[in-house]
Amino acid sequence: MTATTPRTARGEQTRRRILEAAEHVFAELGYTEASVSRITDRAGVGQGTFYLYFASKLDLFDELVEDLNRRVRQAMSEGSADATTRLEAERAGFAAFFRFTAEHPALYRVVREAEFVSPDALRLHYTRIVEGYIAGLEQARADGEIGDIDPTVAAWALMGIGEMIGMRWVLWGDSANGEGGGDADPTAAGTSAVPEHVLDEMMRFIGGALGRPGWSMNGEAS
Amino acid sequence: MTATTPRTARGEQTRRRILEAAEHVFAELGYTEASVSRITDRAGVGQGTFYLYFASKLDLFDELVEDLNRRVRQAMSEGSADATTRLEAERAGFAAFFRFTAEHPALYRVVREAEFVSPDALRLHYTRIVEGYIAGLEQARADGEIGDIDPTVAAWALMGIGEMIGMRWVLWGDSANGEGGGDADPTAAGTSAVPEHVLDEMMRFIGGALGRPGWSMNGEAS
Amino acid sequence: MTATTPRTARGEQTRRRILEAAEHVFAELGYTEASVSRITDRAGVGQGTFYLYFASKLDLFDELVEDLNRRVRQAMSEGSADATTRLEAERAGFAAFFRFTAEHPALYRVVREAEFVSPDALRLHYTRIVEGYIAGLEQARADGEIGDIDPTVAAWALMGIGEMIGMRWVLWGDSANGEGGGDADPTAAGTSAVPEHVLDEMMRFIGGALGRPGWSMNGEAS
Amino acid sequence: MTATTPRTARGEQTRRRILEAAEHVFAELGYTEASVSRITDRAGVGQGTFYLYFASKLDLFDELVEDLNRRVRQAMSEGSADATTRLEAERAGFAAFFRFTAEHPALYRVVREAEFVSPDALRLHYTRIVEGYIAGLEQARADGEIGDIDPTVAAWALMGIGEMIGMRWVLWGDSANGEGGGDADPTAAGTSAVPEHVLDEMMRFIGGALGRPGWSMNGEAS
DNA sequence: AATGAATGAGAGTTCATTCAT
DNA sequence: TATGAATGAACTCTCATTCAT
Repeated sequence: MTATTPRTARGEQTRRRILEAAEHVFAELGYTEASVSRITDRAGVGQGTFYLYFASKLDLFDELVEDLNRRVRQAMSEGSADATTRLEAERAGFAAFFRFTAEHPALYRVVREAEFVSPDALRLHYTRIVEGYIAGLEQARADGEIGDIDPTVAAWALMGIGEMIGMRWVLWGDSANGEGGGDADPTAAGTSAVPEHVLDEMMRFIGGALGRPGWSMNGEAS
Repeated sequence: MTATTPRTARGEQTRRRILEAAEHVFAELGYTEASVSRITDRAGVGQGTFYLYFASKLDLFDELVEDLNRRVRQAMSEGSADATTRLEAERAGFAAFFRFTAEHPALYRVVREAEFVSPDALRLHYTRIVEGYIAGLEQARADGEIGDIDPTVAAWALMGIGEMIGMRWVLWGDSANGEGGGDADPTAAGTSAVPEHVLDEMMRFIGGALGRPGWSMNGEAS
Repeated sequence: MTATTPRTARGEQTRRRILEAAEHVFAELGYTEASVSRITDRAGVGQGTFYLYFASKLDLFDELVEDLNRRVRQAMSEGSADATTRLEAERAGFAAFFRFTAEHPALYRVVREAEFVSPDALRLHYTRIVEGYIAGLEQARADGEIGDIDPTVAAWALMGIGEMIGMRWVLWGDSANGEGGGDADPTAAGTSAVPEHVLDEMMRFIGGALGRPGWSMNGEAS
Repeated sequence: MTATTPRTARGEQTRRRILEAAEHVFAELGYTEASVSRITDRAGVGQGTFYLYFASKLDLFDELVEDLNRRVRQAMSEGSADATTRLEAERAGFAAFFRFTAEHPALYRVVREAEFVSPDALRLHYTRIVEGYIAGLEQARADGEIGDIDPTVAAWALMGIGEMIGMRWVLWGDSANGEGGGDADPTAAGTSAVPEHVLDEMMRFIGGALGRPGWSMNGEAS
């Protein structure tokens, strides 16, 4: 009935254990199939303990989405911090996103199911990421780095590309077709978790879309 | 376990009634929250009747995804039948897709949840649509209509764009932000169910991505 | 609502088909697990047809027990018809009983479950067989063939021996232990469906019980 | 699926209450007709509580058979502990068995239905009892107390006799025919729960079968 | 702070039986 | 005579949540 914020270090630790267990269980089973008892089992705490820190299963869900959202955005901005061009930044950001996806499949799976569980959490999640894109695109446009596109539409399009390519090549893996050539450890820092040539092609696609003449297809100069 | 194919016209009609009710209930509540009894209530049949025609709730789900997939692909190919260029075809196809989404929100909502319900159905759904894109792109490339892009990566990117734009502007609607300017009846034939300028911008994005100089950004002539 | 007696030859045939199917399905699954639809499926008739000939599933059960009871008693009396002594008759009767059990496992399985389904049918079944034993024992006692035993108690004891030995060696088979030596075809006429030495030992047991000096154990004459 | 062993005294008590209620409900209705809700109603606990301690209705069944089997064997061996001859032991054992049957009719009814519910439990039940008989018979034969019979066959025969006599005179009671003469309280210690003369006749039968001349029929002295 | 015990609402599914054709 | 369609009651089982300790 009353989820409290932990008052002691021990309590804080217990709370974190539950949150971590939840990430794994949700990633494995999805929100619906994941039961509170499974989460507490994995966390190694009693079932009643759960309600000491979370008001409900849904509350936990919202917190988890919030948490993952914060972390994926941080990973993306850290990943693209050293980039000098917009396209470089985009590439680095996507690579970080794919790496995060590989490490935290819960992000995908939980978010995809979220529409029926917590629509607001879902919208907030996407919107926040898109806002980052928009800011970057507006800056790039002001700098004359990209063409005269609508940043909002482009941002949602980029979001969609990232989600679908991520689903196809990170979650499903190469086993889904005969492409082969997957990197050995998709979570290793500096790699992208999707085959290099897929990332290449994806960036050519995006480069053309964003209107950098140097990236357009037929070789004619701008 | 004892699902049979209807042997009489009456049976066939009942089966269709259930399928239609299911589409609505799934669209409203998602797979998990939708209960068999809710579906049969809406269909106006007894609960036991359900199991005359479907082996399980999951079986119904698979049939529904299959059905919607067939229909959305047909709508897309019919929508783009009269196009003379690849870009025209792409635009018409997306417009048809958005229209279908507006008319059948179940497609979206059910598919997004499918990952935990019936992963195979999910993959098959996306893969089939993507295959259509790939075929079109390969043809366009052979005809010199588009640049030298990887059709597979591009197809998945296009799929992602359509899904995300559709979610943002068709499912969420304009209420999601202050853009305004929504068409009166998003399902009316000939309209696209997303604001016209969003479709325009989206096609500029895609045109650039696919590498037609005439569509590239910086104002240089084709 | 109204089970009718068949009026045509075709109807009679349908009825028999259902009864035969029921015997097999009951033998395989028992009364509770056997469903009417499974029986009609096996019989190759529609589900509604069932109620043309049987008032209910329970009615069918009673008829089947009655039918099997009639047949097993006939098999036993036919089997022992040529016997010249009571013990010979007993042995031949048991052999026939075991053979019938091997051919019609439904007898056992259905009867064992009958206590909760149709107690009267169960009692009638056992009582009728026991009555046969009693009559034979009384005759034998009058003829001085056996000792001065209580025919009723002895008859129930014999019934129990037959049932348990049948269950152990006919239904469970030799696989239940390492005895081996099972006859090749337990249903072949003239064989007993239980290993010969088991029948031998069983008859030695019964012979002693019934008090025929020649059959008693320690070899001392009467 | 999540059945646990109680960790507190309160839990242990609840578990026992369910087990006891189950014995009564099973005895009254048999396995199939007995529903979990009827059992929990009788136990005075919620339906969900059942699954705290038993994985399924079948699991409970197996535990109950196991429990009854252990107790009936203990009753039999306690009952025959003071016997000085094999026949005395046999008689005391049967009397204990009948008494147990009168007190715990569930044993019979549940076991008879078990063939379709839990065949392994059924076999185990009979086999364990039979093993006790075999051990006793082998000892008696070694001691020269009984004739040269096959202990295995004899043991199963004895099992059958006990089961059938018990069914006829304990479960059905004297009402089944006009014999009369039933003991006042069939569960009173020291009585046998079947009419004395039935036990007498049954033991004469068995005595003859096992081959002690003193027990054979025709009146010759031992 | 922590937890095992307890619960009842609700889920999916089966099935004997009735009925219109 | 024959049948497929239809049904609703009843079943077993799950689970988020509350509570006493």
